[in-house]
Amino acid sequence: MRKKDPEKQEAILHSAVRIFAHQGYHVAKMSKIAEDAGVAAGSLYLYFKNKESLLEEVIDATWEDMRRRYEHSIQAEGLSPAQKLVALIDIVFDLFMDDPDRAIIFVNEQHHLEQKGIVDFSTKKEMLLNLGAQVIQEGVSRGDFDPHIDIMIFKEFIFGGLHQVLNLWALQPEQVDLDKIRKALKPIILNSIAK
Amino acid sequence: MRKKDPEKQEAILHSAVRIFAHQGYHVAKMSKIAEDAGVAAGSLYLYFKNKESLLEEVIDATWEDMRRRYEHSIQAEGLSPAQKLVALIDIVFDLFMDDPDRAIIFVNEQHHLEQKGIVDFSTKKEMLLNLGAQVIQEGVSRGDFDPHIDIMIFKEFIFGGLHQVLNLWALQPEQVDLDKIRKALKPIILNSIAK
DNA sequence: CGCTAAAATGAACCACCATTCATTTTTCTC
DNA sequence: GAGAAAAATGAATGGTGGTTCATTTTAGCG
Repeated sequence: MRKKDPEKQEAILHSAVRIFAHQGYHVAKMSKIAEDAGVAAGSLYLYFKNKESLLEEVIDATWEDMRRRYEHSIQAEGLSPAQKLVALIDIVFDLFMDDPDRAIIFVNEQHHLEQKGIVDFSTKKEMLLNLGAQVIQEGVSRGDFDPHIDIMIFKEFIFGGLHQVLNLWALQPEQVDLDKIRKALKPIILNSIAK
Repeated sequence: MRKKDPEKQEAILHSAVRIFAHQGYHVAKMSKIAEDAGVAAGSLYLYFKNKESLLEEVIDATWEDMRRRYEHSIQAEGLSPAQKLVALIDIVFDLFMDDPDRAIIFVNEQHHLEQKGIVDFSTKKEMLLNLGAQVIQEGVSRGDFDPHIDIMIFKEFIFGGLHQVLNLWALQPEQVDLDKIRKALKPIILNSIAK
């Protein structure tokens, strides 16, 4: 009577993360993931239902990670809206810093699951974006931020900008120090919303 | 002795644009493109070498369009750096306004060709981004823009932000007026770089 | 009007890849 | 140590979809 090997499951996930991040979901081959993990192709299906489940596992875990980071950072007392905005930015940077491959998959590949109607991340996304909206609204109320700002557009714009810059960095993380980028972007973002 | 029908070629391109934009390159099926264009699947290969050539045709045409728009707008005399920056933003907005599907393909799908080493758009991208860099450098020199700005990071950030917002708009163009978004974004961008 | 050559067709072909499964190996329990 | 059951294997299977091609149709030319 054998038991599944947790280390083997981790190896498969680790290989999947690397290959999904570098090649994209569609181009990534199950046979390559198996090879990279050092298991037979058939073994993948002992630990994961199918290719999509593999991707879902990675993304769900990152949503959970994201949620925990938010809880720890934004709830801190005594922060001004600008400091909260900076804290939100730091969450995204830290996500990329800690695991660039997972972060890349998180921002680039989850639409594959959504497109097939397998999962619906909109609730999670809404919650996350609402948090950002609250911060901006608070800043506007206190007179720290420009009251004419369109919060919806601003959120998407900042998200897209961070996405683009961090994506480029993740492709060649050794080229530019992430903290340098972080320092360069914070004033740009704070300026853009300043009153 | 028959001749190829230019209208048929346009129909195929038109269908390809719509389907590539809405489903993405990988998920898009040649059989669906043929069906949508009202031709047999085999006919596609009379007008285009293969699936990749179809995509390349769309993107090349959009690069050409982009180049022409740049020539017409940025070369205008008497513009301040801020006005030039605004003109660059307008080019991107106009591209999406005029043909959302083509614009979406242009920003989302060209990495498929690059990934396979079929084409190299880096020269074109460099030229485009250098133009933006020149505008920012001019603004810094004149004291209009923040001298501490990291031009490279700023460019990517703005591109990514515009990309994200315009992508969302293109998915549901009837939901929000594009000019409203344009008006909302311009001050955000100009503020972000202001001295 | 006849002939030629190219367009057009759409099923067949072929390659690819996710997933399955018959068989072997291994581990856990008694 | 034997037996049972699950892991593990990796080639086979089946499905998908890009591309080809044998045949038919059509249009352009003389």
